[in-house]
Amino acid sequence: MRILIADCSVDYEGRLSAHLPEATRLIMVKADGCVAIHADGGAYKPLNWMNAPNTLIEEEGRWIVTNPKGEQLTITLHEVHSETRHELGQDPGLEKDGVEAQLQKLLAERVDVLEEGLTLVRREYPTTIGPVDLLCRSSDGGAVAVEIKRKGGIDGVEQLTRYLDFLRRDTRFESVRGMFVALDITPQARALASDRDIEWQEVDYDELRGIESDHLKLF
Amino acid sequence: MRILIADCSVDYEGRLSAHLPEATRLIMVKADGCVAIHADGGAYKPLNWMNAPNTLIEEEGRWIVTNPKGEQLTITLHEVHSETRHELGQDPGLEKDGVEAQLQKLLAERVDVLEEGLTLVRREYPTTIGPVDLLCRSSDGGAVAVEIKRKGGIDGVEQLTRYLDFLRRDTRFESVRGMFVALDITPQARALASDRDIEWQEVDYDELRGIESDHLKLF
DNA sequence: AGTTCCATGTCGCGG
DNA sequence: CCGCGACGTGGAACT
Repeated sequence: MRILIADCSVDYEGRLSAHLPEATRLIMVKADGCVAIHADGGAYKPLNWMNAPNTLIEEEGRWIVTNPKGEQLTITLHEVHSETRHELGQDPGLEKDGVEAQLQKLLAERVDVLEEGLTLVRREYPTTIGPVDLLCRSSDGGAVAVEIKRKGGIDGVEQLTRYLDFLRRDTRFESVRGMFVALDITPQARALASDRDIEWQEVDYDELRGIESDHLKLF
Repeated sequence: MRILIADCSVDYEGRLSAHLPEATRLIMVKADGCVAIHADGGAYKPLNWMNAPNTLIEEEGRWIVTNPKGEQLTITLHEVHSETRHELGQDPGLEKDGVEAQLQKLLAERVDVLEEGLTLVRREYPTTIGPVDLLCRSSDGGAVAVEIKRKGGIDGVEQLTRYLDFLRRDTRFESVRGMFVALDITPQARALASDRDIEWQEVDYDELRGIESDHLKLF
């Protein structure tokens, strides 16, 4: 990601025509090429923007952003106050609706629901390519990486496979099993998981919540 | 404006529950107090945000943003890579020409697109209950009142009907036809218009823009 | 303040 | 790729 603080004026020609007079603003260029121009207020919506995909041509004191639909954003840079670049990497993404996060939380508290004798090592165990939802230890001492999804599709199995690749290179672990857990798992995902010796398991959300509240009542 | 680049995890509790696992992200705090958390891709919309007004409490390694509606955003800062502040000042704001206004303008310049031989009398022709978008004259000399909408619904037909009532009481007009024009017209609006002998017509915005630019090229 | 409608809406899902 | 609906829609105009 690239961040500029600059005095600039902006023109947009596309679905409508718009113009921004000269002022100091923040210009954000993301890794996917999208551009956003922010003022120091007014919620999260930028004053002007161009979504990916688009091409950015940098001339002296002028940026021209064009997209395949023929929309064009022209940024005239009068003075650049600062310019920085940062490597952010891929984002694991938002867990929405609370369902996935809630599910992860519930299961983290009761991993033995998934397998007798299973204990939690860490939630969101970090790897170089992102955090594993749950890292556990089975009763025989082996590690178990658990990937949790609301809807279990092929992509989830692929994700868990990548984590397993990395975890298995870590010499601290004797062995690492993979477990794919979701409210619903598609037949394709089941087949792929089985083929890769990844266990899969469907869980019932209401039942889990019930187990949790029973658990709370007991103690 | 304050810009942080940091490894963080985020929890939002409010209109829904959402969670962001740990990753490197940009955190933007604007002068009005609104907060936005951006990944390095995915258009201009942040992963998570809190609009002004809200209060920001900074603890060690944890920010808690609360708004009067009781929504809460918790940012756990695992590692801050960079933090900068910039004075941007007040923004003069965006000058734009919106779609509906643009549509009216385009059609005003080329009313013959709607009907052969049609000529413009006036844009925003005033009546006691409000201005008619376009008042035109057809090749046979009769008046034509045009109502333009982006999305043509029943309410638009009702509006045009009221204008026609008033225009038809005006003795200066022999006769007044009504024409309802929109990018899309709902089936209900079409039926109502037809029932009241109001012509309706869907127009294509891009095509109109095309006609306009062709027109400009010719002269 | 509540309501309705527009938006360079954005975004995700299904066909 | 495209149509359709939901959105923490946001925002403005109007009642």
